[in-house]
Amino acid sequence: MTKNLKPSSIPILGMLASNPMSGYELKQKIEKTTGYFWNESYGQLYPQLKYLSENGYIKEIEQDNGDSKRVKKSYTIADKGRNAMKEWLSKPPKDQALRVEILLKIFFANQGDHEQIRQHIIEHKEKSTKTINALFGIKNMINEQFSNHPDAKFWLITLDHGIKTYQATINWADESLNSLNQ
Amino acid sequence: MTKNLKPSSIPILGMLASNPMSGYELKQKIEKTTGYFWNESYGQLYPQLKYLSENGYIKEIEQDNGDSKRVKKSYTIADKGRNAMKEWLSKPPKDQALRVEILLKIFFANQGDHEQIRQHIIEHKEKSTKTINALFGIKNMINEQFSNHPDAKFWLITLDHGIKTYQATINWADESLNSLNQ
DNA sequence: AATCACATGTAATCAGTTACATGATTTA
DNA sequence: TAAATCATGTAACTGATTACATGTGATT
Repeated sequence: MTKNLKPSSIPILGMLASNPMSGYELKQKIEKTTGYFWNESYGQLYPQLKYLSENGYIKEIEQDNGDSKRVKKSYTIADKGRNAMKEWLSKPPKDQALRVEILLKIFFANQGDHEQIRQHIIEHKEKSTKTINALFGIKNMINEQFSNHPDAKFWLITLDHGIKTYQATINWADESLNSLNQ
Repeated sequence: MTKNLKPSSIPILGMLASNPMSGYELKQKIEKTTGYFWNESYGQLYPQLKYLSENGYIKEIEQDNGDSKRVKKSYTIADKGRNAMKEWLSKPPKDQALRVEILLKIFFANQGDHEQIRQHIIEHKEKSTKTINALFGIKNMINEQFSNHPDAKFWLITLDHGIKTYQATINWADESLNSLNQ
């Protein structure tokens, strides 16, 4: 029985499986690849790297830092980490409870100012539009530069989830604003 | 300056504004009305009721429990609570970081068994279908029984968000499964 | 010379879930 | 009379964010 890893260790293992990296590089990588559906803070990242390393899931790479006095530790995945990752992948995702603040505001909208609620919806739509544009940007980039990458198919599927749900949100915002005008 | 309440106190204030209730009743009410986008556990509910009551946001209702030996405390909202609610409603919702486990599994799918990932998507679709059906049920119920309720319009807007995004997820699942067949 | 990006890490705090503990009342 | 539901609450644990602390190296 492998001890259950905490969620934050998954992207670490997943990323290190293809490229050895430092904590700082991991943070950046996670941000720009899974950032629209999963992020990590340094406060989780560094302690987790320590834990994973001490328990044999990953290992620190010996490296020649040359003349540099800057500290930089790179890690790579170990067999135990690869197996833990496989085990995690095989288990069905647990549906974590969501908490959508804007819906709570709308639900109780009658206790406040209607015009302000309209504004919240407008801003929410604007944010969604920006996000969806960013997602289209990434999608194009993958199609242009990484279409042969063995993982490209899966990246596009995750992107498509974002595109479809944000588009649904944009449509919802439009319809809601209409219905509030009546 | 009103001290910032924690998110868990919002549905309490919001619900108590229209009907005095006990903690147990609040839990049920929240579950069946906002449950598809916001929930509370007893471990938050009871301590929060205590806090809100001790700090004047809500007040306990004196009540005649008759012959009953059962403990039951009911609360109603106070002016301070109503104001805190208005203040909260006026502030733009903060976009909390989401973490969608199934997308993380898909993102790293190449490190595991493809057929298992397909299964995760199939199950995810089935869950979404069940949820969307439940949402349609609530929508019909509101239209039939509460169409004159002053809040009905807002309830329907929140429901519609769920319906649209779950439908987007179902479509996404179908397309993803197709693309994985190639 | 200042600012930005690189780089690692910890401490304080926060917000939440789950399991536990207890007992009353109703229903099958 | 057993089980389900009503009812309140706490303790232990978990997982995360934010702010802090520190320093190097590159760029403007």
